[in-house]
Amino acid sequence: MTLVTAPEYYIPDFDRNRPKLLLIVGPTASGKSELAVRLAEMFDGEVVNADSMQIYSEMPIGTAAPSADMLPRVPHHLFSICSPEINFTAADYRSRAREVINDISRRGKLPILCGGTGLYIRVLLTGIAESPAGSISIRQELLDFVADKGVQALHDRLQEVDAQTADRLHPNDTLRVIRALEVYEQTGRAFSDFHAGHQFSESWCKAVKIGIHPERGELYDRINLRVDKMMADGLLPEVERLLVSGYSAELKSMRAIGYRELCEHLAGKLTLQDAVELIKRNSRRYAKRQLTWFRSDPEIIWFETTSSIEKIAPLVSGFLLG
RNA sequence: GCCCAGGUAGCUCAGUCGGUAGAGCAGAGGAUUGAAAAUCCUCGUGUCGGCGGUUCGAUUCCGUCCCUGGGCA
Repeated sequence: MTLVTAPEYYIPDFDRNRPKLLLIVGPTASGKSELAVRLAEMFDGEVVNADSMQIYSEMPIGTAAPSADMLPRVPHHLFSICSPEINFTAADYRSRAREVINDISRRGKLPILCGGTGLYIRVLLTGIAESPAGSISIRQELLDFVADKGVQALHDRLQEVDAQTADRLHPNDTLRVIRALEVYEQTGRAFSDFHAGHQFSESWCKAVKIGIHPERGELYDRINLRVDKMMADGLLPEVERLLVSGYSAELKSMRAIGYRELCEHLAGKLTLQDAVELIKRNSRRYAKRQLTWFRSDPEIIWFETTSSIEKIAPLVSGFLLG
């Protein structure tokens, strides 16, 4: 049994058995949410969000949050828990989700983790290096530096203090270069140092991982249709309401697909029709990135569509008994 | 029916003064450790509309046919 060393992440292991959980992943619009609810009904489970944007409140349409008729069917956790102005992070998610999952387990229910944010899931299941949280002021200083001197100069700065990370990162990957530098500036230690002792090696729960993988053409049809449905359901008024409430288009939450493009439309930079086409395209690309992420996890058992619940259910039964 | 302009990658087009062609977009693959719906990297063979002719060699020049726009009747 692995002991978790970071005190703030330590969660008592009540019965000396690791909690069992069911993980459902897949690209956007693959039908994960409905599958999760059906499995929760079947196995006395509770759904836990694993999506970085469904965390936020006041954005139900564009984030494709579980619908009003799905929510009462089984308990849902970590949906709509955070104001759009908050910068919720992977580490925040990790601590919140571990609490929730432990609580569900303790009550004898099956936690069913459902979502498409690969990093959040990885960090939840296997931990995160103990590097410090981001600093807004340092980030701003580094962003100003990039605007002034360019990405290569920023990368050169990292090369001097942490060659290992610099070699790994492309100079254009500004966000990651900034992250590595902000860790160094706060601690005097290289980002790669923090990673060296970590390696995603924790294992505090026992998960069966199910992936939904529709055929590509079908997936893209589903995405395009869902974007049209979001527009019909009032995505544009939702975005307007958020802006009127004072949430800036610069916020992380507002840069999510759907919100970003409609903010540009409302700023007069895009026609509505072009904005909708962009939302579809960006969603397709996002789905492709999600598939790339999940494909690299050999533990995921893949199923073609949600109609294969007859095949998934026996797998879950076996997992719970075994 | 006549005149003009076009027909080249899934789309929009460039180009070859004759030596079988390349951009943008779309698309594909990959990375991912506190911004992750973010951010970043890599990937371009297609009867150059069809058929003939000239030529060592035609997507390029010539002829003809077909198609698409625009104009004239």
